[in-house]
Amino acid sequence: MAGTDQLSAVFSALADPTRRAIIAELAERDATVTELTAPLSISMPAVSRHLKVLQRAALISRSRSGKWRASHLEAAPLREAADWIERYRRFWDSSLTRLDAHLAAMRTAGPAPDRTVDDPRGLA
Amino acid sequence: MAGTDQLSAVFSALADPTRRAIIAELAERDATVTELTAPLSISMPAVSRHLKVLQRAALISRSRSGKWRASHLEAAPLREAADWIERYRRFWDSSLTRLDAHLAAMRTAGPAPDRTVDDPRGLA
DNA sequence: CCTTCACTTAACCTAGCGGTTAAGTGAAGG
DNA sequence: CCTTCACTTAACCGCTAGGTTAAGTGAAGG
Repeated sequence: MAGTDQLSAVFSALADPTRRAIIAELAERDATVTELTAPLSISMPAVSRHLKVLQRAALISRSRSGKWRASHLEAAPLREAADWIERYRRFWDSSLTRLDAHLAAMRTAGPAPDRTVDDPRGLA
Repeated sequence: MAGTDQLSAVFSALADPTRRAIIAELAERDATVTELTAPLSISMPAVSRHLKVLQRAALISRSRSGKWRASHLEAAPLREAADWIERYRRFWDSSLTRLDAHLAAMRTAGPAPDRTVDDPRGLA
């Protein structure tokens, strides 16, 4: 899963299209494993393990009612993921491109550091 | 990487904290492999491969200038990732919770489907 | 009860990740 | 030239992911 931190777990969970499909489904309504398996063309054990991954990332909760186990979307962790990505919005949002260019210019401004062949970016 | 689609590649790339750190660094300024390696306490080959992953996800571009290879953040793919997550904002954004509850009620409304022990969620 | 249903767990597979060290490449420079 | 610098590629490692089939679990029900 790469890191063991929350954010890594969430991004890792989202990296699988099957799990994204499960999330999309659970956004509509809670569902049992059988219901989730039906449209997925993989075995129920496979789905069961995807659910475990989503649960470890705290993206779903599960409840038992008789022989059925329903999965319920818990989207709170998505907020952290969204927040992380949002920090870079200025890099793709065209309405902020001008500002970004300005800020980049600000960063590059100042004493105009010496740039040599050995130090092409003036970091020395 | 789970899927080979663009979105999976991006989320997969973001799932590693080292790669997120690299992105954070490149958001400040373009950087060479050596510069990126310095604060990371892993070997340069390891960083080199992280960069390849980021490049496959189209999150960075690379240019050559003499013996230096600079990496440059290309955040466009982050937009897709952000857009995907945004679809679920109503599940965590409290200002939308009331609306969400309303929509859920709408979905559940109607002929009030029969619910039996065999069909606890009235899907039959 | 014994079976069926709805799962979960186990065992196994192949493929890929992330790290290492060591060897290869290609431009710069004394 | 030959070396050094800044990487990249190769070979190898242990670990995890995602799939399978088969066996286990536990509540419902004739």
